[in-house]
Amino acid sequence: MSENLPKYLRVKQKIKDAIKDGTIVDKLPGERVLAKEFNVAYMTIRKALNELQEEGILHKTTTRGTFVSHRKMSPKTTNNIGFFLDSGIRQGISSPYYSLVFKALEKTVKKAGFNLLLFSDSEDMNPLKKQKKIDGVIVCCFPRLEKQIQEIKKFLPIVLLDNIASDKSIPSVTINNFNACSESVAYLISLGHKRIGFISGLLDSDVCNDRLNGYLDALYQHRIPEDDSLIFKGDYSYESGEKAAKYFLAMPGGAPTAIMCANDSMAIGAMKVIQENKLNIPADISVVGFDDIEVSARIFPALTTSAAPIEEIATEAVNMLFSSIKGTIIEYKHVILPAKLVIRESASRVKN
Amino acid sequence: MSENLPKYLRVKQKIKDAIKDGTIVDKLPGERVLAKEFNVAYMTIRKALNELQEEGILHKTTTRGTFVSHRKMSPKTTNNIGFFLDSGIRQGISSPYYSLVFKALEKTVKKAGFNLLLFSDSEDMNPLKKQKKIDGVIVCCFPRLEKQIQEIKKFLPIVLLDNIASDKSIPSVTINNFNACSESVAYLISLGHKRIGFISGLLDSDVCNDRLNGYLDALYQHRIPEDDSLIFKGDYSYESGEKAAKYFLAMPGGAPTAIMCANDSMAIGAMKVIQENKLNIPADISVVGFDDIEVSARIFPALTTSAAPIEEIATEAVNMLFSSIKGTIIEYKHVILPAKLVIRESASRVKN
DNA sequence: CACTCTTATTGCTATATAGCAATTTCTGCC
DNA sequence: GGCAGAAATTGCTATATAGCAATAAGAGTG
Repeated sequence: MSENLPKYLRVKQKIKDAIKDGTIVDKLPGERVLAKEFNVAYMTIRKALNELQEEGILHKTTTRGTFVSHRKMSPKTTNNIGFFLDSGIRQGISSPYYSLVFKALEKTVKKAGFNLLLFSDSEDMNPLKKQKKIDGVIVCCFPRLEKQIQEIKKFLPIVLLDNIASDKSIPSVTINNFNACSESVAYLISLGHKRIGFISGLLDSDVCNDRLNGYLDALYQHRIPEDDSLIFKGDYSYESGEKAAKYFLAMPGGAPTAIMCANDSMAIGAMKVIQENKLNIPADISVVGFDDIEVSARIFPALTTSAAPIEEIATEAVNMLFSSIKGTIIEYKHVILPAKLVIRESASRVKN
Repeated sequence: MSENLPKYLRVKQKIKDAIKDGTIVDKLPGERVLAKEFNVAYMTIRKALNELQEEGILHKTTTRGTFVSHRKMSPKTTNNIGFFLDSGIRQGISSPYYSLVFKALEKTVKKAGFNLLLFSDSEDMNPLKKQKKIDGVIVCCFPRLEKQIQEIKKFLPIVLLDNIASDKSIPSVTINNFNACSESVAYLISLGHKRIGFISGLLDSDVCNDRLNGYLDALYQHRIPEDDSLIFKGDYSYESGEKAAKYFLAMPGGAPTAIMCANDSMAIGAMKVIQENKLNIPADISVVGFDDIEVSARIFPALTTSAAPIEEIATEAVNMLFSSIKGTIIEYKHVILPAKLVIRESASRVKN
């Protein structure tokens, strides 16, 4: 339980808590006394107190002591919220999915009188460090930035989107990728499909692995043997969807009768290749996507896909972030929302 | 000489000076080395360095070292730029076109050490008024907000995108919609098309009217009589593209052999309907779009469309805004960039 | 030449301690 | 009670030192 947090930060939190629950009201004991009380070195307690002073929670006067700053609204809030999007994410903020997320976040945040700031054009999270212009940040990134998240978390309220950090103390909002994918594949199976291809994303995140595992789970549930040659490793791009389709169409044993795609972009790419080969969707091959991006309903044939409840995701994430900003402890809170299968025209009963 | 200043402050000043006169350029020696050099304790030099870091003069990275932060920003700036997107614009920031613009703007702005703030979720520009959090704003809106722009302009640097205000003193960056559309239609004519339908956007902005006029101009240039029944008033949405296609396909005189669309979304909507009617694109009907949104190259068949030079637009707009922020007068400057016709698969020679 | 293992460097945390200057509090005297 | 002087308290500066985690650089190794 003794977290890996530096001591002074833990002390700092304890003092914050003590102020909140009224244990400390006005004047704090002297630094030397506090050090004894918390059983840390003098310089350690000083570091904690100094940071609290920086934050405007305490104020100190030499020879008089340290006091709680009783100001209602801390004038420190910038009323800005940051949105950090991993630069490794395809197309960045112009990605059809994340632009929807961004839009929903802005809407939610605006309701509370806040503005939304975008951080998507950097390799790391350094721009967030020492950032005095935001009160908190919603982060969408790959596990590779996890260490940086830990750091940011120390001084900036943070909520994760889509991926869950292995440090489970950071609050997060995700969708149930496993269930959604499993459901989609089960749907295909219910249409009589047995040879079902899967186009995965980059397998470097929970999101991707969950979707793959959902696919595998559905096969397992219906006693369809797993076949590695039916799994194509994509990278979420249209191109990889095209590549995957070419691969499937060229399979010696014949193409699968259905293809499950880990996102809509790859589904669209795959559909293009299938159609270019004069095959009919869904009559010859069924295609199912994931994300329900705007265009999916508009192409021919309209794509059957899983829709994430983006508005809900945004609402949850923003609420959690605001709680965190207000100081309410919401560590360890993880919201998992269900995605919903939207049945359109791109999947149908298998030809016999 | 031994001033009464604390040692760490004197050290701090010395470091500042060293940076100013070029003795220190980029990387500083390690903290332990510096301590020796200045003949103070390790913790003392650390205190000096930390304060300099707080002030944004230095930045430190564990295992890499301490570095001078090279940027000379006037301290008055917030280093934030706003992007106002008229809430009347379809899909807002998740619109495939504007999300590309936004992405390009962020990239450009980041290079200058600025952040980008989104204002898209409001009916008017009130959120911009009294806004102390941005140094300038790039605005994308319909003429209906022109009066508000005048007001904002009084206290905030502003650059218009896409639309030109009738008050020509406000700097703007646009593309040559007239030429681009004229060129596209000329291209269709060169493929032998004579009955060319046009799906317009909402005719309440210059952008739209220019595109329509470009279409008409090409017809005129090639002595093809104008036919009002071939002009369908859309609203930039997929749905209106679908409606338009249904309208064209049901025309008593037969459908046009080609359709020019004022944007890609309507083109995609139209294509869907055409394909649902078992017609072939481009063999039966050619379709040309406008914008070159991401998905246009990925659908089947890949859409022939006009691409706006989005990176250039962003660069121009941001540069102009920065000039304006710095006080350089750039009123009356209007940059008009050419769009480029991207020929793909959705248009071909007319059937005879 | 590529790869692995080791070593060195770096900033960060933490502890212990000492003296300073300013102020408050206590003490004793009248 | 009033007041001067001593003592205690307070936060601040400064030093010295030790170990940590992460990374970069170097040294071997195949």
